[in-house]
Amino acid sequence: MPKLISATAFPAHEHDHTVCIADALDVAEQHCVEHQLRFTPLRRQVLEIVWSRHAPIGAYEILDELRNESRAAAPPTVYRALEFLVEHGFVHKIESLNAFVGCDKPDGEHVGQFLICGSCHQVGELDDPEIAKLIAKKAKTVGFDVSHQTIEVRGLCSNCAGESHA
Amino acid sequence: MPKLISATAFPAHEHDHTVCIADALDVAEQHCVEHQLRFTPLRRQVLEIVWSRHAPIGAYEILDELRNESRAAAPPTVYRALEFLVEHGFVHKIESLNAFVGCDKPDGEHVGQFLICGSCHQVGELDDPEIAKLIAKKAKTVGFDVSHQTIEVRGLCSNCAGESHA
DNA sequence: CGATTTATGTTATAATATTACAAATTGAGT
DNA sequence: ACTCAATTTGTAATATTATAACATAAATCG
Repeated sequence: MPKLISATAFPAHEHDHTVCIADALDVAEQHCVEHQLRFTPLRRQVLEIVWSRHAPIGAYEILDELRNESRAAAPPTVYRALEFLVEHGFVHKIESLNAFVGCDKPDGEHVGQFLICGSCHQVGELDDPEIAKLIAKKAKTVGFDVSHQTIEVRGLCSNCAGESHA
Repeated sequence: MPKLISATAFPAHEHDHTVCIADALDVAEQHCVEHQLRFTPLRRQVLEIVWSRHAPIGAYEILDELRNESRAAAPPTVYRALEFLVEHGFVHKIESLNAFVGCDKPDGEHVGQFLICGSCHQVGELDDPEIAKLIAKKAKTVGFDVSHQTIEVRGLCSNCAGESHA
Protein backbone atom coordinates (compact mmCIF):
# COMPACT_ATOMS: atom_id res chain seq x y z
CA MET A 1 0.00 0.00 0.00
CA PRO A 2 1.41 3.35 -1.00
CA LYS A 3 1.55 6.29 1.34
CA LEU A 4 -1.54 8.40 1.68
CA ILE A 5 0.12 11.63 2.61
CA SER A 6 2.14 13.56 0.04
CA ALA A 7 4.77 14.64 2.55
CA THR A 8 8.37 14.32 1.59
CA ALA A 9 8.63 17.14 4.08
CA PHE A 10 10.68 16.46 7.17
CA PRO A 11 10.02 13.16 8.89
CA ALA A 12 10.35 13.14 12.66
CA HIS A 13 13.95 12.77 13.73
CA GLU A 14 13.18 9.39 15.31
CA HIS A 15 11.25 7.81 12.46
CA ASP A 16 12.09 4.32 11.20
CA HIS A 17 14.40 5.25 8.42
CA THR A 18 14.90 1.73 7.13
CA VAL A 19 11.35 2.01 5.84
CA CYS A 20 12.18 5.20 3.92
CA ILE A 21 15.11 3.49 2.26
CA ALA A 22 13.17 0.36 1.41
CA ASP A 23 10.30 2.37 0.00
CA ALA A 24 12.55 4.57 -2.07
CA LEU A 25 14.35 1.58 -3.54
CA ASP A 26 11.05 -0.08 -4.33
CA VAL A 27 9.73 3.02 -6.02
CA ALA A 28 12.88 3.32 -8.09
CA GLU A 29 12.86 -0.33 -9.04
CA GLN A 30 9.23 -0.16 -10.05
CA HIS A 31 9.81 2.97 -12.10
CA CYS A 32 12.74 1.35 -13.88
CA VAL A 33 10.74 -1.74 -14.72
CA GLU A 34 7.95 0.39 -16.15
CA HIS A 35 10.30 2.56 -18.18
CA GLN A 36 12.77 -0.11 -19.27
CA LEU A 37 15.63 1.42 -17.38
CA ARG A 38 18.50 -0.59 -15.99
CA PHE A 39 18.51 -0.42 -12.22
CA THR A 40 21.92 -2.01 -11.93
CA PRO A 41 23.48 -3.12 -8.63
CA LEU A 42 25.76 -0.08 -8.67
CA ARG A 43 22.91 2.34 -9.21
CA ARG A 44 20.86 0.65 -6.52
CA GLN A 45 23.82 0.76 -4.15
CA VAL A 46 24.41 4.46 -4.78
CA LEU A 47 20.73 5.26 -4.37
CA GLU A 48 20.71 3.35 -1.09
CA ILE A 49 23.70 5.34 0.13
CA VAL A 50 22.07 8.61 -0.86
CA TRP A 51 19.00 7.55 1.07
CA SER A 52 21.01 6.64 4.14
CA ARG A 53 19.92 10.02 5.46
CA HIS A 54 17.38 12.69 4.60
CA ALA A 55 20.21 15.17 4.31
CA PRO A 56 22.29 15.84 1.22
CA ILE A 57 25.39 13.74 0.74
CA GLY A 58 28.45 14.68 -1.29
CA ALA A 59 29.73 12.63 -4.19
CA TYR A 60 32.95 11.84 -2.38
CA GLU A 61 31.12 10.69 0.71
CA ILE A 62 29.22 8.32 -1.51
CA LEU A 63 32.52 7.21 -2.94
CA ASP A 64 33.85 6.46 0.53
CA GLU A 65 30.75 4.46 1.33
CA LEU A 66 31.06 2.42 -1.83
CA ARG A 67 34.62 1.62 -0.94
CA ASN A 68 33.57 0.67 2.58
CA GLU A 69 31.17 -1.73 0.99
CA SER A 70 34.21 -3.14 -0.80
CA ARG A 71 33.29 -2.11 -4.27
CA ALA A 72 35.82 -0.93 -6.82
CA ALA A 73 35.02 2.73 -7.18
CA ALA A 74 36.47 5.99 -8.44
CA PRO A 75 34.88 9.40 -8.92
CA PRO A 76 33.36 8.55 -12.30
CA THR A 77 31.72 5.51 -10.74
CA VAL A 78 29.79 7.78 -8.46
CA TYR A 79 29.13 10.62 -10.87
CA ARG A 80 27.84 8.30 -13.54
CA ALA A 81 25.46 6.57 -11.18
CA LEU A 82 24.32 9.96 -9.93
CA GLU A 83 23.81 11.17 -13.46
CA PHE A 84 21.43 8.30 -14.09
CA LEU A 85 19.64 8.73 -10.78
CA VAL A 86 19.24 12.48 -11.22
CA GLU A 87 18.14 12.13 -14.82
CA HIS A 88 15.31 9.85 -13.80
CA GLY A 89 14.30 11.80 -10.73
CA PHE A 90 15.45 9.36 -8.03
CA VAL A 91 17.93 11.88 -6.75
CA HIS A 92 18.16 15.65 -6.83
CA LYS A 93 21.26 17.73 -6.78
CA ILE A 94 21.24 20.57 -4.30
CA GLU A 95 23.25 23.14 -6.22
CA SER A 96 24.00 25.37 -3.29
CA LEU A 97 25.57 22.46 -1.43
CA ASN A 98 27.11 20.45 -4.26
CA ALA A 99 25.39 17.49 -2.73
CA PHE A 100 22.61 15.04 -3.44
CA VAL A 101 19.34 13.96 -1.83
CA GLY A 102 16.98 11.12 -2.54
CA CYS A 103 13.53 11.63 -3.98
CA ASP A 104 10.75 9.09 -3.80
CA LYS A 105 8.53 10.69 -6.41
CA PRO A 106 10.29 10.11 -9.72
CA ASP A 107 7.05 10.62 -11.65
CA GLY A 108 5.74 13.71 -9.92
CA GLU A 109 6.07 17.33 -10.82
CA HIS A 110 9.69 18.10 -10.33
CA VAL A 111 10.05 21.79 -10.15
CA GLY A 112 12.70 21.25 -7.51
CA GLN A 113 11.75 23.29 -4.48
CA PHE A 114 13.94 22.33 -1.58
CA LEU A 115 13.72 23.28 2.07
CA ILE A 116 17.10 22.93 3.70
CA CYS A 117 17.18 22.97 7.49
CA GLY A 118 20.18 24.83 8.85
CA SER A 119 20.04 22.87 12.08
CA CYS A 120 19.54 19.18 11.26
CA HIS A 121 20.53 19.66 7.61
CA GLN A 122 17.65 17.56 6.43
CA VAL A 123 16.02 18.53 3.18
CA GLY A 124 12.31 18.53 2.41
CA GLU A 125 10.65 18.99 -0.94
CA LEU A 126 7.80 21.33 -1.61
CA ASP A 127 7.16 20.86 -5.34
CA ASP A 128 4.35 23.32 -5.28
CA PRO A 129 2.93 24.11 -8.73
CA GLU A 130 1.56 27.46 -7.56
CA ILE A 131 5.05 28.68 -6.83
CA ALA A 132 6.30 27.38 -10.13
CA LYS A 133 3.47 29.06 -11.96
CA LEU A 134 3.94 32.39 -10.24
CA ILE A 135 7.63 32.39 -11.09
CA ALA A 136 6.93 31.52 -14.70
CA LYS A 137 4.31 34.26 -14.85
CA LYS A 138 6.55 36.91 -13.32
CA ALA A 139 9.40 35.93 -15.58
CA LYS A 140 7.08 36.27 -18.54
CA THR A 141 6.42 39.89 -17.61
CA VAL A 142 10.05 40.66 -18.46
CA GLY A 143 9.84 38.48 -21.57
CA PHE A 144 11.64 35.51 -20.11
CA ASP A 145 10.50 32.04 -21.07
CA VAL A 146 11.18 29.60 -18.23
CA SER A 147 12.31 26.06 -18.91
CA HIS A 148 13.63 24.94 -15.55
CA GLN A 149 13.61 26.22 -11.97
CA THR A 150 16.05 25.69 -9.16
CA ILE A 151 14.69 26.70 -5.78
CA GLU A 152 16.67 26.10 -2.63
CA VAL A 153 15.43 27.61 0.60
CA ARG A 154 17.33 27.84 3.90
CA GLY A 155 15.67 27.97 7.25
CA LEU A 156 14.55 25.87 10.19
CA CYS A 157 12.38 22.78 9.94
CA SER A 158 9.53 22.15 12.33
CA ASN A 159 11.45 19.47 14.18
CA CYS A 160 14.29 21.85 14.94
CA ALA A 161 12.29 25.04 15.49
CA GLY A 162 11.68 24.42 19.19
CA GLU A 163 15.15 23.16 20.02
CA SER A 164 17.13 26.01 21.55
CA HIS A 165 19.02 23.60 23.83
CA ALA A 166 21.77 21.17 22.85
CA MET B 1 20.21 61.18 -12.20
CA PRO B 2 19.36 57.61 -11.27
CA LYS B 3 17.50 55.28 -13.60
CA LEU B 4 13.75 55.54 -13.62
CA ILE B 5 13.03 51.97 -14.60
CA SER B 6 13.64 49.14 -12.14
CA ALA B 7 14.87 46.72 -14.78
CA THR B 8 18.01 44.79 -14.13
CA ALA B 9 16.36 42.44 -16.57
CA PHE B 10 18.18 41.82 -19.83
CA PRO B 11 19.53 44.87 -21.56
CA ALA B 12 19.53 44.78 -25.34
CA HIS B 13 22.52 42.90 -26.68
CA GLU B 14 23.87 46.08 -28.29
CA HIS B 15 23.50 48.45 -25.36
CA ASP B 16 26.37 50.66 -24.25
CA HIS B 17 27.85 48.46 -21.62
CA THR B 18 30.48 50.91 -20.46
CA VAL B 19 27.60 52.80 -18.89
CA CYS B 20 26.46 49.73 -16.96
CA ILE B 21 29.94 49.28 -15.57
CA ALA B 22 30.38 52.91 -14.65
CA ASP B 23 26.99 53.03 -12.98
CA ALA B 24 27.59 49.86 -11.02
CA LEU B 25 30.95 51.12 -9.78
CA ASP B 26 29.39 54.42 -8.78
CA VAL B 27 26.60 52.72 -6.92
CA ALA B 28 29.06 50.51 -5.08
CA GLU B 29 31.33 53.39 -4.23
CA GLN B 30 28.43 55.45 -2.96
CA HIS B 31 27.15 52.55 -0.87
CA CYS B 32 30.59 52.01 0.64
CA VAL B 33 30.93 55.67 1.56
CA GLU B 34 27.55 55.63 3.24
CA HIS B 35 28.24 52.43 5.14
CA GLN B 36 31.88 53.02 5.98
CA LEU B 37 33.07 50.12 3.92
CA ARG B 38 36.46 50.00 2.27
CA PHE B 39 36.10 49.96 -1.47
CA THR B 40 39.75 49.15 -2.05
CA PRO B 41 41.40 49.14 -5.49
CA LEU B 42 41.36 45.36 -5.54
CA ARG B 43 37.67 45.17 -4.73
CA ARG B 44 36.86 47.80 -7.32
CA GLN B 45 38.95 46.00 -9.88
CA VAL B 46 37.22 42.68 -9.22
CA LEU B 47 33.81 44.29 -9.34
CA GLU B 48 34.70 45.89 -12.64
CA ILE B 49 35.76 42.53 -14.03
CA VAL B 50 32.56 40.91 -12.84
CA TRP B 51 30.64 43.67 -14.57
CA SER B 52 32.54 43.23 -17.81
CA ARG B 53 29.51 41.27 -18.96
CA HIS B 54 25.95 40.66 -17.85
CA ALA B 55 26.70 36.97 -17.71
CA PRO B 56 28.15 35.10 -14.76
CA ILE B 57 31.92 34.86 -14.56
CA GLY B 58 33.92 32.19 -12.76
CA ALA B 59 36.40 32.97 -10.01
CA TYR B 60 39.30 31.68 -12.08
CA GLU B 61 38.32 33.78 -15.06
CA ILE B 62 38.42 36.77 -12.76
CA LEU B 63 41.82 35.59 -11.59
CA ASP B 64 43.07 35.47 -15.17
CA GLU B 65 41.77 38.96 -15.79
CA LEU B 66 43.49 40.31 -12.70
CA ARG B 67 46.74 38.80 -13.88
CA ASN B 68 46.22 40.28 -17.33
CA GLU B 69 45.89 43.61 -15.63
CA SER B 70 49.27 42.81 -14.11
CA ARG B 71 48.19 42.48 -10.55
CA ALA B 72 49.66 39.92 -8.17
CA ALA B 73 46.83 37.51 -7.65
CA ALA B 74 46.10 34.02 -6.44
CA PRO B 75 42.78 32.26 -5.77
CA PRO B 76 42.37 33.79 -2.30
CA THR B 77 42.80 37.23 -3.81
CA VAL B 78 39.70 36.67 -5.87
CA TYR B 79 37.66 34.75 -3.36
CA ARG B 80 38.26 37.32 -0.66
CA ALA B 81 37.24 40.18 -2.86
CA LEU B 82 34.17 38.23 -3.95
CA GLU B 83 33.32 37.50 -0.35
CA PHE B 84 33.24 41.21 0.36
CA LEU B 85 31.31 42.03 -2.78
CA VAL B 86 28.75 39.29 -2.21
CA GLU B 87 28.36 40.15 1.45
CA HIS B 88 27.44 43.70 0.59
CA GLY B 89 25.22 42.85 -2.34
CA PHE B 90 27.40 44.15 -5.18
CA VAL B 91 27.73 40.69 -6.59
CA HIS B 92 25.63 37.55 -6.43
CA LYS B 93 26.81 34.00 -6.65
CA ILE B 94 24.87 31.82 -9.06
CA GLU B 95 25.03 28.53 -7.23
CA SER B 96 24.04 26.37 -10.14
CA LEU B 97 26.93 27.76 -12.19
CA ASN B 98 29.58 28.35 -9.55
CA ALA B 99 29.90 31.80 -11.00
CA PHE B 100 29.26 35.41 -10.14
CA VAL B 101 27.21 38.29 -11.55
CA GLY B 102 27.14 41.95 -10.72
CA CYS B 103 24.21 43.62 -9.01
CA ASP B 104 23.54 47.32 -9.07
CA LYS B 105 21.01 47.35 -6.24
CA PRO B 106 22.98 46.65 -3.09
CA ASP B 107 20.28 48.16 -0.92
CA GLY B 108 17.23 46.52 -2.44
CA GLU B 109 15.38 43.43 -1.43
CA HIS B 110 17.72 40.64 -2.23
CA VAL B 111 15.73 37.50 -2.35
CA GLY B 112 17.94 36.42 -5.19
CA GLN B 113 15.72 35.45 -8.10
CA PHE B 114 17.83 34.96 -11.19
CA LEU B 115 16.80 34.43 -14.77
CA ILE B 116 19.55 32.69 -16.68
CA CYS B 117 19.30 32.70 -20.44
CA GLY B 118 20.44 29.44 -21.97
CA SER B 119 21.28 31.16 -25.23
CA CYS B 120 23.18 34.37 -24.49
CA HIS B 121 23.96 33.30 -20.91
CA GLN B 122 23.05 36.69 -19.55
CA VAL B 123 21.41 36.84 -16.17
CA GLY B 124 18.55 39.07 -15.13
CA GLU B 125 17.21 39.63 -11.66
CA LEU B 126 13.58 39.49 -10.73
CA ASP B 127 13.63 40.14 -6.97
CA ASP B 128 9.90 39.89 -6.75
CA PRO B 129 8.56 40.06 -3.19
CA GLU B 130 5.36 38.25 -4.16
CA ILE B 131 7.33 35.18 -5.14
CA ALA B 132 9.35 35.37 -1.96
CA LYS B 133 6.22 35.70 0.13
CA LEU B 134 4.45 32.83 -1.55
CA ILE B 135 7.43 30.57 -0.97
CA ALA B 136 7.67 31.59 2.67
CA LYS B 137 3.96 30.99 3.08
CA LYS B 138 4.01 27.58 1.44
CA ALA B 139 7.03 26.57 3.46
CA LYS B 140 5.21 27.62 6.59
CA THR B 141 2.40 25.17 5.82
CA VAL B 142 4.89 22.35 6.40
CA GLY B 143 6.28 24.11 9.46
CA PHE B 144 9.40 25.42 7.80
CA ASP B 145 10.66 28.84 8.75
CA VAL B 146 12.48 30.44 5.81
CA SER B 147 15.57 32.54 6.32
CA HIS B 148 17.04 32.72 2.82
CA GLN B 149 15.98 31.81 -0.69
CA THR B 150 18.02 30.81 -3.71
CA ILE B 151 16.07 30.93 -6.94
CA GLU B 152 17.77 30.28 -10.26
CA VAL B 153 15.64 29.92 -13.32
CA ARG B 154 16.73 28.67 -16.75
CA GLY B 155 15.11 29.65 -19.97
CA LEU B 156 15.27 32.08 -22.86
CA CYS B 157 15.45 35.84 -22.52
CA SER B 158 13.39 38.14 -24.72
CA ASN B 159 16.41 39.13 -26.78
CA CYS B 160 17.14 35.54 -27.70
CA ALA B 161 13.60 34.24 -28.01
CA GLY B 162 13.22 35.17 -31.67
CA GLU B 163 16.65 34.09 -32.82
CA SER B 164 16.38 30.69 -34.47
CA HIS B 165 19.12 31.55 -36.96
CA ALA B 166 22.84 31.86 -36.36
C1' DC C 1 26.80 -17.01 -31.17
C1' DG C 2 28.50 -12.55 -32.79
C1' DA C 3 27.74 -7.71 -33.17
C1' DT C 4 26.35 -3.63 -30.95
C1' DT C 5 25.19 -0.95 -27.40
C1' DT C 6 25.37 0.21 -22.59
C1' DA C 7 27.61 0.21 -18.26
C1' DT C 8 31.66 -0.02 -15.43
C1' DG C 9 36.76 0.11 -14.26
C1' DT C 10 40.87 2.86 -14.21
C1' DT C 11 44.11 6.61 -14.63
C1' DA C 12 44.79 11.14 -15.04
C1' DT C 13 43.56 15.80 -14.76
C1' DA C 14 40.49 19.92 -14.71
C1' DA C 15 37.82 23.24 -12.15
C1' DT C 16 36.39 25.22 -7.88
C1' DA C 17 37.50 26.64 -3.21
C1' DT C 18 39.90 26.99 1.38
C1' DT C 19 43.68 26.98 5.05
C1' DA C 20 47.50 28.94 7.10
C1' DC C 21 50.78 32.16 7.75
C1' DA C 22 53.52 36.35 6.34
C1' DA C 23 53.73 41.09 4.83
C1' DA C 24 51.68 45.41 3.91
C1' DT C 25 48.31 48.88 4.50
C1' DT C 26 44.87 51.51 6.90
C1' DG C 27 42.64 53.96 10.71
C1' DA C 28 42.33 55.51 15.48
C1' DG C 29 44.25 57.58 19.19
C1' DT C 30 47.84 60.33 20.80
C1' DA D 1 53.89 62.47 12.47
C1' DC D 2 54.17 58.14 15.55
C1' DT D 3 52.50 53.87 17.48
C1' DC D 4 49.33 50.25 17.99
C1' DA D 5 45.74 47.39 16.52
C1' DA D 6 42.88 45.88 13.07
C1' DT D 7 42.11 44.97 8.39
C1' DT D 8 43.55 43.77 3.94
C1' DT D 9 46.50 41.62 0.71
C1' DG D 10 50.38 38.36 -0.80
C1' DT D 11 51.87 33.69 -1.21
C1' DA D 12 52.27 28.70 -0.97
C1' DA D 13 50.12 24.72 -0.25
C1' DT D 14 46.24 21.83 -0.35
C1' DA D 15 41.31 20.39 -0.14
C1' DT D 16 37.08 19.58 -2.62
C1' DT D 17 34.23 18.82 -6.56
C1' DA D 18 33.90 17.17 -11.27
C1' DT D 19 35.21 15.50 -15.95
C1' DA D 20 37.99 13.44 -19.94
C1' DA D 21 39.79 9.61 -22.16
C1' DC D 22 40.31 5.10 -22.93
C1' DA D 23 40.04 0.03 -21.60
C1' DT D 24 37.16 -3.76 -20.09
C1' DA D 25 32.97 -6.14 -19.06
C1' DA D 26 28.15 -7.02 -19.27
C1' DA D 27 23.63 -6.85 -21.30
C1' DT D 28 20.70 -6.73 -25.49
C1' DC D 29 19.40 -8.00 -29.92
C1' DG D 30 19.79 -9.95 -34.41
